[in-house]
Amino acid sequence: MIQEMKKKFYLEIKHICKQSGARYGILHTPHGDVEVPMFMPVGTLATVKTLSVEEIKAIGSGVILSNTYHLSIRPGADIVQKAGGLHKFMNYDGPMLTDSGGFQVFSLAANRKIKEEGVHFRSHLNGDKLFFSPEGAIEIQEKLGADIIMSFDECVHYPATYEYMLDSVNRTLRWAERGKVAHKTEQALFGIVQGGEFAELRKYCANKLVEIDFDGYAIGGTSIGEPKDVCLKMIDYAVPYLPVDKPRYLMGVGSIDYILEGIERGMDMFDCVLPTRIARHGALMTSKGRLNIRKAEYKEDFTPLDDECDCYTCKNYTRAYLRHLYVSGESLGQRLLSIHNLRFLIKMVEGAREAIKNDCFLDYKKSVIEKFGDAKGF
RNA sequence: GGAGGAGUAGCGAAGUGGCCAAACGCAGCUGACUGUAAAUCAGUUCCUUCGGGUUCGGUGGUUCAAAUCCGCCCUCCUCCA
Repeated sequence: MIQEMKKKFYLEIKHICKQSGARYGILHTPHGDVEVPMFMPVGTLATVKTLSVEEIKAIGSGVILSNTYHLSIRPGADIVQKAGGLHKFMNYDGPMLTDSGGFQVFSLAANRKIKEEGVHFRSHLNGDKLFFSPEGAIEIQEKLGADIIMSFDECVHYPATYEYMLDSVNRTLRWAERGKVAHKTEQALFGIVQGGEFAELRKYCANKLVEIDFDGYAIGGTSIGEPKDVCLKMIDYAVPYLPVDKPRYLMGVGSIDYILEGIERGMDMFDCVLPTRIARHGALMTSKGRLNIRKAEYKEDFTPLDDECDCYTCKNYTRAYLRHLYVSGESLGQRLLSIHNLRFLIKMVEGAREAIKNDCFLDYKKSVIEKFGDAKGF
């Protein structure tokens, strides 16, 4: 029976790129099958900021994220549950993933205390005392009802000492075990590999998580300000110990080059706020590099953002109009720019999948990066 | 023709003897943003060989010192005729 239920969620590897070793596959979920590698837009508060569900779907996204910490504070997990779960609450019928709140241990570090039993937070909204335990994070995520839920971990600040990281990894492992024991539903549960830049800790953490046995494995503690080579090492140190037949998720990675590096290293899933956040700040990813729509040079530029892009924005609007909307503070501007950046990244990953199928991923990676130029940031 | 008011950096607008190369806002420009406390944040916008040099409608004064005080001129606004 349990086998039967688990079958709703599994990864089917279809092809391994002969040139690179990158994987192409189908991730089967209760809300549909999606291809990997994939980029997953982040919708922290049960909304990918500024976008309607129709727009999210039109972009071609596979899975979208939401967040345990934030939703549990507002509107509250019970309300989402009463609504019939996240999918119904936000009217999205595609696969979803909720992060456990482990990232908030990092991003809201000023307002929290880490203990063995869990993490005590002060609400960033009103100062309320909050407590997140590994069991509690699972329980909340079960109420939210995403297809994939995450172990509660500590996303450790970079750089950290070996001693701190060792303690933290052991705690994260105990939390992973506790979360696994508490987990009651058929939602897929992923473990998160921590260990910072230390090879033996990444290996240790990965091996222990695999012993506990999860439905998928994430690499965490990445994209938090470490140099690029360190991030790549973090992946390299963990991947060899992850099972081939389970999905691998590189957390928080969303720049073009990092995604491609991750795919090359055998990662399947990526998420990041970068495309949506920078879009709201007027920065666009285009096939020719980074573009800042604020610039006066676009005032009378009646061409699309990116003439190689097939997104709704590029098909229908000009730079001059988008600049006008952005500069005027019109919300449509943020929306159209978010649509573009997400579509750009998702299309970039679509191209990666095709390249993997054709055993030429390394060529693809090289051509994308060369075309994008070495515009800083991505 | 008479009475009153106003002219400050690209624009708006503070400042009304020294701490003023001149607040602040806008506009412009440049960065940043990576499991979202983010429609946010940081820097920058007279010239410069970085020592300094030239600014506050124009001009001439007063003063150790003027965007700030005084004379004249120019321009604009309001009201009266």
